[in-house]
Amino acid sequence: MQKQSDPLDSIFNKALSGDSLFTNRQALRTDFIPENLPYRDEQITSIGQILSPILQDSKPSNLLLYGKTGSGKTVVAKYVLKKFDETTRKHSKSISVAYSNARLAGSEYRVLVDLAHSLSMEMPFTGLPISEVLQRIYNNISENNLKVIFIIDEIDYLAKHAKSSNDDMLYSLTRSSEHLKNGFISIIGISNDLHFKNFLDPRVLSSMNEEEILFPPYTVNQLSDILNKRIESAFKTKSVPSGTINLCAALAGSEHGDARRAIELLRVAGELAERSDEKSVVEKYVKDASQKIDKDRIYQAIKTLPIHEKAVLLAVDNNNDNSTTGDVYNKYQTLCKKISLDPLTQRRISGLLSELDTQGLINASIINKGRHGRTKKISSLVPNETIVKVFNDDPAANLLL
DNA sequence: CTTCCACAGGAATAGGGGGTCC
DNA sequence: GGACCCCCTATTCCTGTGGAAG
Repeated sequence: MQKQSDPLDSIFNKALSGDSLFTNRQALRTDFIPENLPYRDEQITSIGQILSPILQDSKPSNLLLYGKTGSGKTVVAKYVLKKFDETTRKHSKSISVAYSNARLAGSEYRVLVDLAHSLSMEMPFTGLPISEVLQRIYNNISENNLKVIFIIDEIDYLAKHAKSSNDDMLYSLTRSSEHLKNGFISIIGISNDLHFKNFLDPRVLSSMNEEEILFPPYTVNQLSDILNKRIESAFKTKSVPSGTINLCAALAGSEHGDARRAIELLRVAGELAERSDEKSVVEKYVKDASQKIDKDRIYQAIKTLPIHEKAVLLAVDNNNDNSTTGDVYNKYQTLCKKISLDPLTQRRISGLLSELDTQGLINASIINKGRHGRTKKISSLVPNETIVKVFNDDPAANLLL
């Protein structure tokens, strides 16, 4: 019992002695809100102006924020609301800020549950009619005269997955004032998808879109500046060479100036450097970090897949890169037979293939082969060794190999 | 130019998980 | 307990379709 801790001792000692490259890891977390946000003054001012009626206790316009991932939408929104919260507190008023990510929440219902929880209401995680949840929230707001700002992140997800457009939750929320005697609820919608307006119910759009603000992607130079600011608070001085910073910025900027990605690269690179007892985060670790992030993401994604989807993924991997839905389905069926699992129907597999495609684990594009029909051209995006590794760690999937 | 394949993907339905309220 | 409701998976049935073969 006593001896077991030996290999851990050095790790613990290192952590305790404060002999770390980091001075404040928090500053590199995705939910960290820094004291100032470079290159977003314009957006901050606009949002501030649009929301300023809060200070006179009246309802601000609804607001839509557009921009690609990592362009600062979420952090700017949270930052501004934090400032408002501080100010209103000073004048012994208060606002309630609720946040929900529609994609992570997964459904309208759970977005509303997030909202309810932010208002410290009890709410079962499933079971109630949506109208009932809305009614309870409205009652709470009315009774306590609450001023609520509700941030709905990745709101495009709701628009695209709307099934019954008749009792639309967004529709109701945007007209909440009709149900409220006191208080109000304003919505800040955040979307990565610049075209998502096309999917949105026009009635909702007209009331959602009272104001909109565009977030352009950061340039590589801007990313470097942002990283520098973060490094000041996150790392010991002089532990991150400028080459490393530029490489992070360049990698993250190559697509569309994704600050989240840049910061994540830096964090992981720092952790890798620290683990190898390095005194500074040299460039090499950025490349390692880039690979590690991808690998971890894929590993995690595959690991959490249900058994049928694992089988489908393996079927894709076993076939060659130009297989069709039919090919994959045949292979899948033989795999199922191997472990005596009841195969699902082809219709279902077609759907699962689309899911794997959106997860980025496979590539499934629709092609037409004329007389030979219309199908998906399917190829795996995961290296075979990764699949094997995950499956070996999973006693149920193991048998498929 | 027309045909016709091999599916895509929507709709209706069911069932099993969860819940509320009366 | 019964009448509702939501969510997810999965099935069955269905209509739609781009473009190479003919």
